[in-house]
Amino acid sequence: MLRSVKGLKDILPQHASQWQHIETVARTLASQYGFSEIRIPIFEFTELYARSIGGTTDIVEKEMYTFLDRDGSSLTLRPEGTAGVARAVLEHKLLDSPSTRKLFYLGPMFRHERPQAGRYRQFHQFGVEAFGTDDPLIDVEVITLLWNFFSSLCLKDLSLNINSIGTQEDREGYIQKLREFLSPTLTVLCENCQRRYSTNTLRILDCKVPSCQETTQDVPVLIDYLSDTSKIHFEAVLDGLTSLQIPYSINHRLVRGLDYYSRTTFEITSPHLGAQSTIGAGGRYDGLLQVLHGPPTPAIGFAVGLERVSLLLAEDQTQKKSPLFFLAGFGDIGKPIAFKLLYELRQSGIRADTDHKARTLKALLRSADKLSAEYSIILGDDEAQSGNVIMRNMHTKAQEIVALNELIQRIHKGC
RNA sequence: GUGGGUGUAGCUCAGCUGGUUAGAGCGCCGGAUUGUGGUUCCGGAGGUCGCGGGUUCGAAACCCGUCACUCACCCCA
Repeated sequence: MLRSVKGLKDILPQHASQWQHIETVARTLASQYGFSEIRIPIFEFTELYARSIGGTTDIVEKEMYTFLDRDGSSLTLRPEGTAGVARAVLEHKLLDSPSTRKLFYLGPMFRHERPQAGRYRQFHQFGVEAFGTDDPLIDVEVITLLWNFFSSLCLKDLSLNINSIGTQEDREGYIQKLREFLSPTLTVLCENCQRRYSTNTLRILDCKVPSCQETTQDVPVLIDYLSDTSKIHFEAVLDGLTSLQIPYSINHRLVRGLDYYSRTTFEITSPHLGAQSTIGAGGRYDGLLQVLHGPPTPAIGFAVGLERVSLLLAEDQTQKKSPLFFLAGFGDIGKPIAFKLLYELRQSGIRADTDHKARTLKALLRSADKLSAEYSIILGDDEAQSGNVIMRNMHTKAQEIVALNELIQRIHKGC
């Protein structure tokens, strides 16, 4: 049997309405907060991601779906949304108008990782990006939108973690201190952390190995090494969240993995997801547009993993549909007339269906039941000959003979 | 890329230390009702026991390999 590609998942009919619901909430809320939708391509020149995400990150080093175009240029399926949006913003000069500085997107991303609970090779993200200001209140706006997105979906037991990783310069000073602190304990750290010491020192902070957490317990705190501007900014963000009563906890060990992050970083986690507990995360990326040869432009955004959201959502989010009329047509004369009637019902805006596989009236009604039809329209040879149909209420079992040519009118009048 | 767990019917699973025609529940189809669903009763269809090799008189079961799924590490949403 032919199967789907490893790590890719079908969204089957029974879950489609749940996805529609998630997407509707995302669009509605983003729009309420003044964000406009942007739809960008799902692949770009590889260079875009290599430059913005950072050449030494895992995403770029080993997780990208990269392929050569026919002219030899290297293309990559988007592993995340921010880089593409930033590129589009520069390419179309969207920074000039306040109406296009706040953008949101919704769509699939691709990363070649080993699949696991809440992690797929094609996954979907909802994300927002706000360009052009480093006013701490925009940070608050973005975080609030993220928080309210989850509240609107009625997700429980979430926690918002927040930190500031400062500017590039702030960080350099801190990393030096961190290395000094850790160097005598280097041999006690786990293998991963020994490697991180030189390549990605900050990551040692959120190592899961208990012995590492113990050794790094009294490590210097990043916030103490922030410049005054960074510190004031961070405090203003926290004040803003407090004034809106958004519950947060400061997590000194929260460091984001992508190179472009600076200052404010945050993530929202759920305890019900196994190892992949982060359902939404983001931060400020004030340096990114310059890296892409744009003007110096502060910016902040977040991304939400929609598969993870979907896992947390209660089943059966089915929205109400209009009543279904089931055409039970049978017999040589009845079936073709019923088929024509089916078409006419649909033309007049009525939700109607039949089951061509069912031959007998019994089988037809059984199908009507499986489809949860409100009414069955019974049309056999007898009815065909007299120009009538039997309209059966599937809940009350009440039946009524209706003239064929009056049926649609009758339905529209209400049953 | 590394490690653990699991592969038996469409789905969820049972199958004792190897033993003869491989089972259940749900679902599906049909009958009881010559043209009336959901409940009930009766019947039926559906399986290369993931795949390949080995041990054995005999393998779904034991061994080796392989593939798939899954969880975790790494990393991330």
